Amino acid sequence: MAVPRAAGDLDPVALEESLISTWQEEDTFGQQVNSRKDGKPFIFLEGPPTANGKPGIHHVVARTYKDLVCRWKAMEGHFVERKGGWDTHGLPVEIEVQKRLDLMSNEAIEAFGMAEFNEECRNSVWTYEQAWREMTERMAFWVDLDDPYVTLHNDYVESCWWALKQMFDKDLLFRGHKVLPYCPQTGTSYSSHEVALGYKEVVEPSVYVKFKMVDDDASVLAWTTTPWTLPGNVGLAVGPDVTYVRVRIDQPAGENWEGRGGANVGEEVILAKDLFKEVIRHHATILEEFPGSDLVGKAYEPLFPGAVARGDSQTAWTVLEADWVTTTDGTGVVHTAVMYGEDDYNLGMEVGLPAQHTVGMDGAFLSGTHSELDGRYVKECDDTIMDILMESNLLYREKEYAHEYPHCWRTDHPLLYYAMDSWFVRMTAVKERLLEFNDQVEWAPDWVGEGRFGEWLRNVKDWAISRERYWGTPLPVWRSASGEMKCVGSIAELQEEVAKANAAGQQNPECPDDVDLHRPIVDDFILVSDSGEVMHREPFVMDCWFDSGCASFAQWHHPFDDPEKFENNFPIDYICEGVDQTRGWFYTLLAVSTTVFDSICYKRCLSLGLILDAEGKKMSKSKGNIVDPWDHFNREGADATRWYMVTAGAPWNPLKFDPNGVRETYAKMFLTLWNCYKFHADYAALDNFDPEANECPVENRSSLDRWILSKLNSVAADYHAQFEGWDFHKACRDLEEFVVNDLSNWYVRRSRRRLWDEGDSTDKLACQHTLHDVLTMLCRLIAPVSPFMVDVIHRNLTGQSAHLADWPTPQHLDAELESRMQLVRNLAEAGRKVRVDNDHRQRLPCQTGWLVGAKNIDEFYPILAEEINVLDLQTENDLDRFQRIEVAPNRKTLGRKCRQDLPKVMAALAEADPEALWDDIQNGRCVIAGFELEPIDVEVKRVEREGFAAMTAEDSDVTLVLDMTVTGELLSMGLAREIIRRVQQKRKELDLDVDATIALNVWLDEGNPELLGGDWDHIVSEVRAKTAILDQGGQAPEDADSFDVDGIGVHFRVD
RNA sequence: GGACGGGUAGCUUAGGUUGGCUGGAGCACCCGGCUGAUAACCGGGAGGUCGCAGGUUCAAAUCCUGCCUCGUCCA
Repeated sequence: MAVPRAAGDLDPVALEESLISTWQEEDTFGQQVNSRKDGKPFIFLEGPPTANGKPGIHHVVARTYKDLVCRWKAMEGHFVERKGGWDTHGLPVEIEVQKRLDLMSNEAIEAFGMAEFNEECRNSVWTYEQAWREMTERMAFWVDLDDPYVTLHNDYVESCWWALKQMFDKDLLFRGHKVLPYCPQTGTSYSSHEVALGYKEVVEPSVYVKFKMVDDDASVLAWTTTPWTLPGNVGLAVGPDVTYVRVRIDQPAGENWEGRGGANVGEEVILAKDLFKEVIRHHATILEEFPGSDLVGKAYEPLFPGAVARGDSQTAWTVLEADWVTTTDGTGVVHTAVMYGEDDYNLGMEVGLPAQHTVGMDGAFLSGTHSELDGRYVKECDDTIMDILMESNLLYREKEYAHEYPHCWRTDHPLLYYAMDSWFVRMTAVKERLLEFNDQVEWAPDWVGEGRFGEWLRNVKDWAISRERYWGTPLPVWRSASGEMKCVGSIAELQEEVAKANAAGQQNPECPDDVDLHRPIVDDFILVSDSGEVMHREPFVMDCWFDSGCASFAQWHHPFDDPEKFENNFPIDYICEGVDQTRGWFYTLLAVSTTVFDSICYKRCLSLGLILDAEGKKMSKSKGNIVDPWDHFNREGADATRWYMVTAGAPWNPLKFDPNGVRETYAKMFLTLWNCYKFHADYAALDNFDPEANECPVENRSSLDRWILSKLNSVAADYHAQFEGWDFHKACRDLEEFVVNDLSNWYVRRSRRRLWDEGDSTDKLACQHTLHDVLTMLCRLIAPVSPFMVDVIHRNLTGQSAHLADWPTPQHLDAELESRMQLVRNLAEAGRKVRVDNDHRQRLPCQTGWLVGAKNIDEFYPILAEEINVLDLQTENDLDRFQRIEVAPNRKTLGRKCRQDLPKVMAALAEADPEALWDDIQNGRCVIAGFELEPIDVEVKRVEREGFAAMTAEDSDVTLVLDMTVTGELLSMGLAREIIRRVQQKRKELDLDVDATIALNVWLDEGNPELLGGDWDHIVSEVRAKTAILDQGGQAPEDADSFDVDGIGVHFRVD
C-alpha cells in the first residue's frame, strides 16, 4: 500500500484508454486467470460471433454480461478461462462473396472455381476482425482472442467430423428428403432468411380439380395454386372432424361462367360444407353431410396415370386424414404431392405414399409424366395442364389468385417447393433425453427454458443438417450408387480409406496430414466400399449451426488433442447469448451433446433480450437506427455504457437503448463516485495518509463511520445475493443508490469538516480509514460490471488492481445503527419541510428544536442540529405535548374478519376518537358492527399535532418541533452564513486555491440586522480573509457584488 | 395460425408469485432551498382510465376469461 496521489479532474475516455495500455503491459487479464489456477474452475463458453459483420451495440450488451459474470467468478476465486471463438462458415459468408463477385448462380460459382470461391470466403470472414478486436478491447471484454477457436480450422472441422461419425455409428444420421424453396435456374435451395428477401405479390391461376372416386360416381373437389404439382398428386387430405357435403349439380352453369372447367347436370361432388357456397358456381342440392373421417381410405383415380409409380404403397390415390386441414380457403380437401410441399411430404412419409419426383432439378417435367408435358419448364405448363384436365372433364373451375410468393433474390424467378436429398440427425429418437437434460439447466429467465425452449423440444423434429453449398464443414459421408455408405471421422481415417481405395485401383490425390478439409479438395477423394463399389462424397456441407453446436469440444480439438482438456471443461457452467439463439445455438449445443455424449452441455444459460432503439424499434441497418458503441466509448466511456446497459432493465427484457441514459449514468454514478474518491485522495495525499501506518480499529471510529461501513456491507450482501439470482440490474441499481445517496450525499457531505482539520486528529484518521475501506470495497463490487475507473481508484488506494483482488465478504454489519441513522436522515428531511412550510430560510438558525419520542439517537444530535440548523436540540419526553395518535385499520386482518361489512367498520373507525378507540381496543371492549377489534386489527401511529412548527419523520413516530422565534442574535448568525456562502461562491468563481487568502470588504444597507462581532470573526476565518473591513450602513462601490437577504441589500468585494 | 414475453406519468421504469393502507422512483418541466459539492443534492408542484372489456372479491396494477397492441421465435 502507498500514500494515494491526488485524483485530479476526470476524463473518462483518457482514463480508460490509458488503463487499457496498462492492462496490456502487465497482462492483467492473464494474471487474473492464472492467479486463480488452483481455484475450482468456472467454465465459460464463448458463443462465436461471425466476423464478417460490423460489431454493434447489441454485441456490447452480450459481451458485457459474459464479461461481468466471468470477472465476478474469477474474483470469487474460480479459475475462469475465456477462450475466444469465431464462426466462419455458412451462407451469409457465401452471399456476401457472391454479391461482391457477382456470382449469382451455382453455375457461376463453379465456373469461377469452387476452390477460388472458397478462398474468397475464407478471406472475407476476417473483414471485420480488427473492428471486433478493437471493440472487444475498448469495452474491456476479457477474452483470449490470440488463441481462439475458429470453425474453419482443420482441427475444428476434424472434431465436427468425429462428432458426425459418433452420430452415424449410433444410427442417428440418415439420408432423406427435405422440401425446400428451390430455384431451378441457380440450382440452389434457399434458407428462410434468403426466401424472406424475395417475396412478391403475384397473380396466378388456381384450379379446382375433380378427383373421380373409384367406388362411387362422385368426385372429390380439391384446390391448388400450383397446377404444376398435379401430376405428382398421390393423395387427398381431409380434416377428420371437418364436415363435408355431397352435392348434386342441378342446372347447367349460368352465362357469367368464366374460364375453363365445368360440370354436367347430375354430377356429384364432395367438398367441405363451409366452402360449398363459395366454390360451387352451379345450382346444386346437398344430398348428405358427413365428417371427413367417413371419406378416409376411399380410393380415387390418378389424374395423370403413369406419372408416378405405385410401388408397394397401399395408400396412394386414397383419401387421407390430416389434422392441419382447414376450411379457411380452397375446398377443405388438400391435394397432396409428396415431393412438393412440406406437409405433403410429412404426410406421405407417415402413411407410406410413393416418394417420386415428376419434376427434375432443372425445373422441367421428367419424361413419362405426360406426353404434352415431358421436358417442359413447369411454370409454363399451367395452361396445358388445365387443357388436359378439361379433356377428361376433371377441371371444375379456374380462378385468378393473388398472393405473396417467394422468388429467387438473385434471378427473380419463382421458387419451387421441392423435396431435396438431405441429411438429418434423428433428434426425435433422443427427445426424452433432451427434455431431461433441459430440466437440469438453470435458465435465466426460467420461462425461456420452460416455455420457448421446452416447447421447441417437445415438438422436436429431425435436424436437417446438410446444405447444398460450398463454404462449410463438408459432410464426411461417402456413398456408392447402390447406397453403401461410409462416414469418416478423422483425417487419419480418411488417409486410411484413401490408401485402401488406391490399393483397389483408384488414383486419388495426395492426402497429407494437413489436408484441407474443405471443398473441393475432399470431393476429389473417391473411396471404395467394403464390397468394392466406388463411393463419392455426398456433395453437401453442414448447417453452420452444427459447427457452433460442436464448440464445447471442437474448441479443444477433442478427442484428438489432450482429452483431459475437454473432460475438465465439460459440461459448461455458463453461456450467455441473445434470446434469438434459443432455437439456434442454445439448441444445437444441447442437440450435439445429447447425441454425441448423452449429456447436458451447459448448466446455466442467460438469455438476453433484444436491443431496440430509443423508440423501441429493432435496430437494423436498413432503418439506420444502429447505435455505434464508439459514440459512447468516446464520450462517456465504456464504464458508463456498461453500467447503463446493466441497470436499464433485466437482462432478458428488451433494452431500449437511450443514448441520453448513458450520459445520465455517467453524470450520476461515475462523476459522483469520482468526486467521492477525489475528496478522499486529495486530502490523503495532502496528509500523507498511509492506510497501513496508523491502524484505526473500526470499533474506535465514530458512529458515522461505523454506519457507512455497515451500510455498504449490507448493500454488498444484497448485491451478491442478487448476482446469484441473475438480478444484476437490481444489484447495480441499489449500489448506485448507495454511492449517490449514502456515500456522497450523506457520509462525504457530513465528513467534509472532519478532513479540513489541519491537525492530525484521531477523528480525521478514522474518516480517512473509513473512506479507504469503503472505496476499496466499492471498487471491487463494481469491478466486474464497469472495470475501468474502479481499477484506477483501487490501484491508487492499494497499489493493486481491483481485478486481482478478492470478492468482498460482508462484515461490520450493524442493522440497529443503520436504522437509527435512517431516522436521523428522515428527521433532517422533516426539518427542511418544517422550514419550507413555515417560510423560514434554511440559513437562518432556530434557537431550539425538540425531538419527541426519539430514542437512542443522542450521539447524532450534533449532526442533526447542524443539518437542520438548530442551536440547541433537546429531547422532549412528554409525547402528548406535540404528538397525538392515529388509528389506522389493518385491512388484511379486518378484511378476513369482517368480509362484506368492512366498509361499515372502516367508516366507524374513521369517525371514532383515536385515543378512546385505542383504549377500548387494548382493553378488549371495542366492538364495531358486531366485530370485536383486537390490537392486531389496527395500526397506531403517532403524528404531530396541528398548529405547531412540527413534522413527524417518515416511517417513524418521532416528531421534530422547531422554535420559530427570531432574535437579533439569530438574524446575525443567519446573515453571517449568507455572506459566507456568497463569498465562497465568489472564491470558486475566481478559481482560487482552497487555501488562498483574500481581502474582504462588506457593506450592509440600512435596515440590515446588526452583524455581531463573533459572527463577523466567523466570516473572516471561514473565507480565509487576511484583511477584512465591515461597513454597516455605508455606501458600497459600484463594482461590488450584491445580494438580498429578506429584501435588504448586502454588498461585498473579494480581492 | 401457434408458443413465449411486454403494454404502468411526455420518456425510462419499480411493484405483480404472497390482492389490502396514498401505485414508488429517475429524466424533462415549474417553484423554492442547499452547497468550497459535481453534469451533484434537498423540499414542493404539475403529470396516471396501471392497454381495453368482463369476472372473482369486502377490496384488483396484482388473480381468472376474452380482446386489442407491440416484439421475438416458429409455421
